[in-house]
Amino acid sequence: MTKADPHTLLFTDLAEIARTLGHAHRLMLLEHIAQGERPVERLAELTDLTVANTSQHLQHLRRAGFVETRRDGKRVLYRLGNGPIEAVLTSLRGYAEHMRAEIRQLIADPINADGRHDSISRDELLERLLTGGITLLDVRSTEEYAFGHLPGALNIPADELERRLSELPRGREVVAYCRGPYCVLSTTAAALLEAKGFRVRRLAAGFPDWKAAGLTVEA
Amino acid sequence: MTKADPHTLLFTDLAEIARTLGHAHRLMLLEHIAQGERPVERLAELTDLTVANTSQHLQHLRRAGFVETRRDGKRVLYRLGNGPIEAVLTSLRGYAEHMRAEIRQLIADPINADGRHDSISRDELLERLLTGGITLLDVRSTEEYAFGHLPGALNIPADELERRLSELPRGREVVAYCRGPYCVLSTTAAALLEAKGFRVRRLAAGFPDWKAAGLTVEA
DNA sequence: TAATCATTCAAGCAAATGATTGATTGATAG
DNA sequence: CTATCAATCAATCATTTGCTTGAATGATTA
Repeated sequence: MTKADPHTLLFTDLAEIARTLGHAHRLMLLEHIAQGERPVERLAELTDLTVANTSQHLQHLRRAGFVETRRDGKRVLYRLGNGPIEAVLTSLRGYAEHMRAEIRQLIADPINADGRHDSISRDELLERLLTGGITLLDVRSTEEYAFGHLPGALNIPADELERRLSELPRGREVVAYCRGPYCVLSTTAAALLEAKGFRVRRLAAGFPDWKAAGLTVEA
Repeated sequence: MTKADPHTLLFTDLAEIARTLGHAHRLMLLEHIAQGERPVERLAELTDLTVANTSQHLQHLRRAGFVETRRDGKRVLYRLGNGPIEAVLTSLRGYAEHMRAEIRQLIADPINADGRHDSISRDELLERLLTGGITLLDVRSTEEYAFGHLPGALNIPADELERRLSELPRGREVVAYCRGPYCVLSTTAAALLEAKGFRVRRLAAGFPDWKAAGLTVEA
């Protein structure tokens, strides 16, 4: 019953590699290890897992060649393997990013219509940030904001915007942004602000684009 | 108990994508779909799965965005999604290739010693192939050979070599190759041939390198 | 409208996977 | 040599996954 077909075997290998990356805990461990060599116990506390569980995931990763070990006294230090791991992770992240955009587009498209609110380009925003006179508004969740945001941005999640309008200075143009080109949050926010008499534009590209362009991000 | 941490969520998404690719059957289906639109039933027979099982895997792939569907009469045609799928698969294949090379190195190294048999470079081999006078010998399995080999190569798997020696023309230099730089097959083959009075060299790099260099490959 | 065909759904089962616990191994320090 | 500490192993259990079977859906054709 064993398939000797080399074509099938290739797929089995490929699948095993993919499955190794198919668990959030292992991906988290990989990311920490990518920062530098770490002992098991440290990785366990970084990922909030038990030591035994961590050890098992690490061995799974090692079987697939994603990590390597060396002993240092009584500790075992894990480091990244030397294969083209980054390429795999990057392509995965790229794919995930694409999917998020697609989903957002599906949700946002009907609402988004076409350009009901003026948008502002990244370059123009940069210029306006320097010359001043605008309020930069991040309408994503507090969690997302905490994870990184545009410099000087004020954070009011879209669903809290109406009751927190007083926090926005009057008389200044507002530039709202959220997750990306098709994120619906900044659109609804812009509609609300306009109704309340603000002058408002949206940063079309959103946060990921800003970050990808290598511009500064505040934590 | 739900983790709202966006960092964790990102990893969960990534893991789900990876896990979708973590099954040989789904990878096989993807490959067939990559050739062009196909109805479920055709995919089922191509992959030798039941229709229901195929349908389930396809829906898994669709949830992850790897494939899309359209109806044509009573059939449902599956086609590739429009995300950067090829990038993901290519990086995976690249990683798998790297791992195979590493494993081979581990197995072969002790046997391989250092250059017990003369090796021949890719460029020199190319020249010799044109001027003639050598027998190019592929000592990998018949399956691997069938999947692609160097132009004009004769295929005698290493373990059949001894009893099929008569197939090799006498008086010509033999160049043996197998899977890669550390593949043990061509080393043992060279040892045998030398003992039998042949002049023999090994192609150090092996088949994958040849292919990677963009040189012609026969099916 | 009924009959047929391709696909999907739903239930059930076997196998694989992930997490926990407690025992075991390997290495240092007293 | 014993005590201690980090990591791994081994056994167990709950959950998830993959596959099969038979019924339900959606679209065509008679």
